[in-house]
Amino acid sequence: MATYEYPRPALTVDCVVFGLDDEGLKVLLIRRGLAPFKGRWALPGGFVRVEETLDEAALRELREETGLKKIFLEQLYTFSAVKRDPRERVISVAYYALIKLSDHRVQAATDADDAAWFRLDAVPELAFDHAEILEVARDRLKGKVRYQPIGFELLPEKFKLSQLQELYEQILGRELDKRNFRKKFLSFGIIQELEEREQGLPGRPARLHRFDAKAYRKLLEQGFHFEL
Amino acid sequence: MATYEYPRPALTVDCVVFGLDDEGLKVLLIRRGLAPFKGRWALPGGFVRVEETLDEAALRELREETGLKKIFLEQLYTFSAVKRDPRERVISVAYYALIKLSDHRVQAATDADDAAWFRLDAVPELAFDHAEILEVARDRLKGKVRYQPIGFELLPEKFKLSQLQELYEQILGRELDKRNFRKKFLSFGIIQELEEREQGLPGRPARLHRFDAKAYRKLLEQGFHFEL
DNA sequence: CCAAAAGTGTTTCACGTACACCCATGC
DNA sequence: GCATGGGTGTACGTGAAACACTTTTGG
Repeated sequence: MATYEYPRPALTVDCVVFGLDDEGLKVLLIRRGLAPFKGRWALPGGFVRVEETLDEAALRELREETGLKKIFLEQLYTFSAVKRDPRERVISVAYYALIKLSDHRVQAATDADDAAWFRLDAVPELAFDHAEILEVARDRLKGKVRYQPIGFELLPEKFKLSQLQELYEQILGRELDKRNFRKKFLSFGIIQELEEREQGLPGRPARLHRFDAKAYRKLLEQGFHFEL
Repeated sequence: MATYEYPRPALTVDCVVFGLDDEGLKVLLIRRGLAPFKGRWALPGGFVRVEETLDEAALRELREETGLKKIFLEQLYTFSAVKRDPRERVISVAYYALIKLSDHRVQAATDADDAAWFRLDAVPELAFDHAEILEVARDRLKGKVRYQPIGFELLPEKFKLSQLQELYEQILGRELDKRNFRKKFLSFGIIQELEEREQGLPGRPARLHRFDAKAYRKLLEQGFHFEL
């Protein structure tokens, strides 16, 4: 392993950002302002700088291209097909992120013409191999949500149990039984019931809840295992 | 995203290779022949070439450094701490691999002085951040073995159920009940009972079994979900 | 009083878990 | 015949899944 004089692949990060609103689960895309794939929708991302970690690069790109910050972000997979970028050899480390759409206003920026949210069942054709990356991210989210309570990253701080259930149904792609869902989730003791109720909507007002991160951490230390 | 003229991080792959013999679960290490960390044990790995995928790079390095080929190999995680290599900025994509120690004879080669297997509870101090990588690999293996039948990658083609059970005990780090283990595993219908028995050992001769990959694939298509 | 969503218990069944003895072989 | 590992069945309890009606509010 002598000094490295071979040509080096370039290295990028790409981010699959999931958000939730009343229309369902969505993914954030930007419209490319430059070739290749100019005008095509793509995942936000860009080149990794030599003095930053991959996590830092992913956060920086997200900030630059969409204005987002302080979000749940996790490494997904590294994609390395030789022809995935038509210009030159580019290897990309993909991240996926979950954000509270309620807290964030997304703006287009820098080298993106535009940024927008797309329902997962209405994603346009994407640049590069981004369709594949998105697919892997969906699978990962689906797998992860079953054994880690990450759904809260997508919901507002205070939420109705029916919102939480709908979120799980969206991610898992199937319906869940209301009574069993409530019973099970409440039994974990990681969400607080608030006195507050949601007003102004049709139907009986719902009690609001809040994720109790402190209780969750405490349970984890005791070897608690979240599942479904 | 204009042309990329910034300095590029270098890119390597590192492989955590697990093997099993009668002493237990082991990991393959090489002794470094060059600085930095000359003489220290490390994971096999090396720089990625511009015309190969990461998977190809990992397989190539393994072949070059240890003579191994045709093994189960899967991407683990990409490590990117800025100072993880003292020479310059190096980002490393880690892979983990499972091999049938019974089928393979490992030889040292090229820029490795030496290659050797170490029990997981007797791993020496490692170069770079390889201790961390190994730790992540162990966790991944532990998680994966519970919902995918990958243990067969470590066993000889024909094996005794007691061998399979010992393997699971090693990976999971706890004892399992013999009757429950056999009952459960056999109920999946993914291992064939052979007529053949193992001779020449003390005790009653054990019936040999073989993993039935065909049956497993068929079950998968029907939505079968392996667990524990 | 009607529409809309929230909230609430019980029964059933499958599966995980705990547990102890006999069997076949080599020496 | 004894030491060694192989092989087998049952009982119990927990937890998942199925299932329907009452309650509270706004219009």
